[in-house]
Amino acid sequence: MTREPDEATVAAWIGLSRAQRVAMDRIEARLKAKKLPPLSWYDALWELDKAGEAGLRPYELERAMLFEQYNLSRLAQRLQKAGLISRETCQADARGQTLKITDAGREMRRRMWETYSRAIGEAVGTKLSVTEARSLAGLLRKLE
Amino acid sequence: MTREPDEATVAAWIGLSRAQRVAMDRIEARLKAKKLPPLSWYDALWELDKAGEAGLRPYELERAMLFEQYNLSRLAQRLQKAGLISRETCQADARGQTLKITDAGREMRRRMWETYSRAIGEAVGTKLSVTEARSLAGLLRKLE
DNA sequence: GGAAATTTGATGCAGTTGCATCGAAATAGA
DNA sequence: TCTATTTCGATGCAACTGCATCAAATTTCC
Repeated sequence: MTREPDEATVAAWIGLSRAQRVAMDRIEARLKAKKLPPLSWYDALWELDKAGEAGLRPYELERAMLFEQYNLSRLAQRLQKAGLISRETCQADARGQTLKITDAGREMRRRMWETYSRAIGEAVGTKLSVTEARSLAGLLRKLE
Repeated sequence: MTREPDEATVAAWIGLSRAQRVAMDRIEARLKAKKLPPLSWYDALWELDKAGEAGLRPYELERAMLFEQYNLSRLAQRLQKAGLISRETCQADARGQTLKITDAGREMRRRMWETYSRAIGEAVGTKLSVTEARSLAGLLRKLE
C-alpha cells in the first residue's frame, strides 16, 4: 500500500540530510566567527561576479540560487544596502532590474572565499579522498 | 596562502548543498500538499516514538535532532500544543522535563510516514540504483 | 489594436529562527 | 557546608522566511 522505498534509499536520504546540516553548520560557524555574512550572500555575489558586466535579472539569480522570489527580492535589498551590489532598472523591460556586483561586492566575495574555502576543506576535504569526493559529487548530481 | 581545497572537494560540497535542497523542497512540498506538518515534527515524533515509554529529555532530543536548544524548546511547545507529545517535569531533575509521544503523536507520525516515505522514494529512490544509494549513504556517513 | 493572461518584482502579515540572556536547579570545589 | 560554576530550559527582541497578494509591464491571441 504505502510502497515503502528500500532501506538503502532511506539511508541515503537521512545521510544527505544530516551530512548537509553538519557540514553547513560548521561552515557557517566559521563565517560567523570571522564576522562575515552568511553563505547566501556568497552565493549571490558569486553568481553576479560570474555574470560580469552584464549583471543578472533577479529572476535569473533566483533560479541559479534555488531561492524563492520573495526571498531573493529581500536578499537583493540587503546586498544593495550593504553596498555590495547595484540595482538599476532594466531598460529592456521596465518591470525588472539588473543586478550587478560592485567593487566592494567583489572584494567581499574574495574575503569570504578565504574563510569559506578553508571551511569546505575542513568540513569535507579532510573526510574524503579525492576519489571519494569525485564519486560523491557524481552521485549527488544524479539527485537533481 | 589560502590553501584552497581541491576541485573535487568543492564539487562535493556544492553538490551536497544543492542536492539536499532540491530533495528537501520536493519532500516538504509533498507534506504541505497533504496539509501535514513539516519534517522537523516528524523527526521529533520519530525519536520520541523510538524512545518509547521512557521518553526523552529535551537536551537528548536536541542532540539527536541536531537542533539548537532554543529551537527545540519551541518545537516542543508547538508539539505539545498540538497534543502530539506530553511534557512532564522530570522527577530526577527538577530543572528538566521528560518528553513523551502521545497516541495522537504516534498516529500523526504514521500518517506523515505514508507521505514522507513515498516522497523519499520519488526524490531519491527513482534517481539511484540500490547500489548507488548504498554507496551514497556510505560516503555521506564519512562527513559527520 | 485591444482585452486577457502571464511575467516581474515588492510587500503586509504571521510564523520561525538566531542571539543574548535569564532564572532555577544541580554539581564541583574550597 | 557554602560559594562558584555548570547545566537545563525559557524567552524578549530582532532578523528572516513563507504565504498571499498586489501593481505594473509585457506577451499572447483574437
